Amino acid sequence: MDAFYAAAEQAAKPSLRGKPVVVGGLGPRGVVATASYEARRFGVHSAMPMAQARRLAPNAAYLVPRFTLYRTVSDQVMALLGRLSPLVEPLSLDEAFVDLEAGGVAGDSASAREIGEQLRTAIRAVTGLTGSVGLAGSKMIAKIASEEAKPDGLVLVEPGTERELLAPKPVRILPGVGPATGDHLRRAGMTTVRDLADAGEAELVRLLGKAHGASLHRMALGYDDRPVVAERDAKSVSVEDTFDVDLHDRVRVRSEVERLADRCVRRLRDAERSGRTVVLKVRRYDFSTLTRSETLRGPTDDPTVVREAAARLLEAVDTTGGVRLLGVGVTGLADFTQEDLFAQAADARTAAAVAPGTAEAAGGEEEPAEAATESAEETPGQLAARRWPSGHDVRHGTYGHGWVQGSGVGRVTVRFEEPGDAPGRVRTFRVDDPELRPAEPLPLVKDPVDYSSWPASLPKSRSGTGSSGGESRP
DNA sequence: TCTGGGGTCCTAAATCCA
DNA sequence: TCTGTGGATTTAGGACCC
Repeated sequence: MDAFYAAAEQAAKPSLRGKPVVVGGLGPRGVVATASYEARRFGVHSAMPMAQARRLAPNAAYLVPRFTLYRTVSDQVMALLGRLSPLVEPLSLDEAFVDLEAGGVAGDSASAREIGEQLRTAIRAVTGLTGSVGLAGSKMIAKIASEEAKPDGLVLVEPGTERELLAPKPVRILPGVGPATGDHLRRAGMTTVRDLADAGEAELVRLLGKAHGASLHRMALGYDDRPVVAERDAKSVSVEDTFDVDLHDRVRVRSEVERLADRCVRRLRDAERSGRTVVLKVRRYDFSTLTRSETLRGPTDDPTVVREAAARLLEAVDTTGGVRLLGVGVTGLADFTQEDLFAQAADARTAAAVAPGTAEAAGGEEEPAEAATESAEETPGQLAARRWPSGHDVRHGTYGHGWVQGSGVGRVTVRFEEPGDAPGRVRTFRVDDPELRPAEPLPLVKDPVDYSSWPASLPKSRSGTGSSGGESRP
């Protein structure tokens, strides 16, 4: 999908169409998750600190991510992909590989291109958003093709032409080459994929190590036989919070670790898993990050056990100078939860004691982790922002459906418009206006086309073609 | 006013055990 | 009992991805 989060927000909020939109964390330490193409023209891009984005594009609309909306759209797209093949490998909410050969849906370049265009049409009809398609004989090339295709395009790479396509490109386009490896290679005088291919496997192994070097050399030659794998099981579950202001108080640090442990276990249980290794993550004031882990005798999903393990790990960490981020995770996941009667009994006791304080959990991930600050009190403005988060949907008894444009000093400003409308009007209310209620996001397309019999009759397939539609960082 | 959150995979050192 | 060797496992960190 093209600029997925931002595009979804633009579709949901007609007044933002054609305008720069930036989605990401709005706190003092937020970063950009997605910038619309209009915002990218100002130099805003993913992973950029929000403060920098605001300097570059002060007039853009800044919104927090709404994952339930994006997941709904994502499910629609994945369902369409599922009609093409049983082998669909989602990479994220907005990107997936599809093995068209396994689906028997494309036999040659012409039929692959045809099905790709049909898919793009279907995505647009069902979701109202544009997606891009890359067609090739391997995942690596399909992904590169999809990047070249966007926004709103399709690129097919004919088998046999992979090497010449790759040769002149910068090493950074290869999967697994990030900033560190890119630097490493540049210092060795290699900047293009051709340089890597020419260097030979032995040289790359010497530079980067066995696994990385060998696989990179194969990639540079255009070889990639990684299969499309559907339904990969998660291997770890973790939660983390960056604090608006560094934490200095040890007691506060301990209580935050407990909260995180509870949140982590909640996620673990929702996934019906248990885990054996508890990991504590601490990012200090100077951004230095360390992890400490402890492996238990057996897997657990007991909040008390995880909380206590995390607390023990914390004892061994020096936090003088301040803590910027805390995280708690569990790895070594097992499918079943072992029935430990003592643990269960202890859990029942603590659950009763903990429950009243955890009411906020009802908001789920839709609510951005409440921005934790050192001060316990909230200003009226912060209260308003919590009750009426910027960008969220609302319904007013008289004016209908809209979204929060801003709030503060006892007021909330709402723009009344729905997906598919022309841009709507803005009105301001008191934050306690009885006619104003939070609302669920509306579907981005009012009456979606029925794709339940798509694709129609299809040619029998012989050669395989991987496909990927998605957005990635520049 | 620098730098989120959720993951995956790889490496290397320490430790334990047969 | 002492010593050595070779694995598997644990732990910590780093790179990378979206």
